Amino acid sequence: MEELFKDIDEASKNKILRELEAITARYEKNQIILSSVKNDDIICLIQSGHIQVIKNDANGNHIIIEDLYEGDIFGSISANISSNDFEIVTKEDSTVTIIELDNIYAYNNNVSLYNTFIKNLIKVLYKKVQEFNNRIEILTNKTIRDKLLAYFRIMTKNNNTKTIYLPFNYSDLADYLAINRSAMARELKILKDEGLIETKGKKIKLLYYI
Amino acid sequence: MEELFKDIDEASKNKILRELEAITARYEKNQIILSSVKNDDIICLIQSGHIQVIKNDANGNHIIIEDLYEGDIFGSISANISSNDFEIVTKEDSTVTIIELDNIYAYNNNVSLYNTFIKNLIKVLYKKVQEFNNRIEILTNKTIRDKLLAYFRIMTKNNNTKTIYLPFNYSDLADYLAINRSAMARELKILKDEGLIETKGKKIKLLYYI
DNA sequence: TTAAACTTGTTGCAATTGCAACATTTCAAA
DNA sequence: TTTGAAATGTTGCAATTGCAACAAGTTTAA
Repeated sequence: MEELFKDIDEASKNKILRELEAITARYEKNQIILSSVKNDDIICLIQSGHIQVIKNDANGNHIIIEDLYEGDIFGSISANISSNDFEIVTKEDSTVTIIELDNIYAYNNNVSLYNTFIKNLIKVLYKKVQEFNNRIEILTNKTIRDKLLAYFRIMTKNNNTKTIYLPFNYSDLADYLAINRSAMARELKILKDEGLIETKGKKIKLLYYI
Repeated sequence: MEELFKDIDEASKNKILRELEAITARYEKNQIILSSVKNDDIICLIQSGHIQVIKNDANGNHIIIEDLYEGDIFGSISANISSNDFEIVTKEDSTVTIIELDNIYAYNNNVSLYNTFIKNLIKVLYKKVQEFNNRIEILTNKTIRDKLLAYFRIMTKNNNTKTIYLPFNYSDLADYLAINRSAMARELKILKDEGLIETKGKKIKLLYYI
């Protein structure tokens, strides 16, 4: 689950975090934690909970930039764009560990433990790039239909199944795809009427060849 | 410029690339090089030239996913989405070095040279995540106007200037923002008429407070 | 249990955008 | 320098989407 400390036992993990001067904080549900996140280059690791990075724009749009769970990371990444209101919000009680990148760079202890950590970090960052790439692939579609189909495709790509369990509700899905909720509902109805999908709550079954 | 080998001299760079079994290839201008890129986890480093990652969809849309120059990296990242036509195209004669991530992970030579390389890699990946985040920030805007303004904001964020030199032509800019070219031209005209911007070729001057 | 809050479904209408077509300008190769 | 190709500008029209408003269903907390 927690890829950043894969193959590292609990004691060693704590040792590394101590040596990197990592700070761990707990936040209650529905708290805005942006203020805690400094503007330096940092990596925030979610030890537990559920967190969203949100963009609120001048038109009242509420966009989900990232939807994050245990083991996921986020950074100063999302917090440095001043003109829009970015928020990092806990959706559940959450624990976050903040590591400054400079401390990682400065670390010059060549133990194999550290090597494991650093390789894990590369894997995590690489995975993040891939996820963002998927996100871009979805968002670059021009129509709502194509955004939905791209989202379905990516959600089923890894697991070899034609059934998707939405990780959030339909309102949030619209925010995630950066489209209007009711326009999305309209398009989902069309997809159902055409026999391309079936839905039951947050379960979506694809009836077409993928 | 080339951050992946920052603080590493030419001889050491070649040594690392040899030990990682990296493959370097040259491509002429306007060549599609996707076929060369295997589906494994790889990092492709652009040693020289200009390369674009392109998505062509069923509706004939031509989207620029990434616009890359010397020192930039790309990966298997963009090549593993089967339903759409992804292309990696050289816009100029280019040299690309391909490194397999597994070879990086397997490397267990704890020399300081390798540590420098691995830390550079983390920086490069972190920067890539930030760039993709900017991209997502632009694409999640609903209107063409807001996409343009977000693009302008990000283009001026680092350099403290109100003048932007477009890195590509207006047709490509539309492809990059995933919007229709003529609709974009229409909106740019409105921005000009409102006195918010001035353009002269690929130079755009912002006349509003940023 | 009940009421309030939130989520989902639906629809008409207005605003935005995509698309196509064509004119004009700029660029690049012969 | 010439000429064809590519890029840019412009516009009407159709399609898509956003928005608002409201009904119906579901969840949450008192």
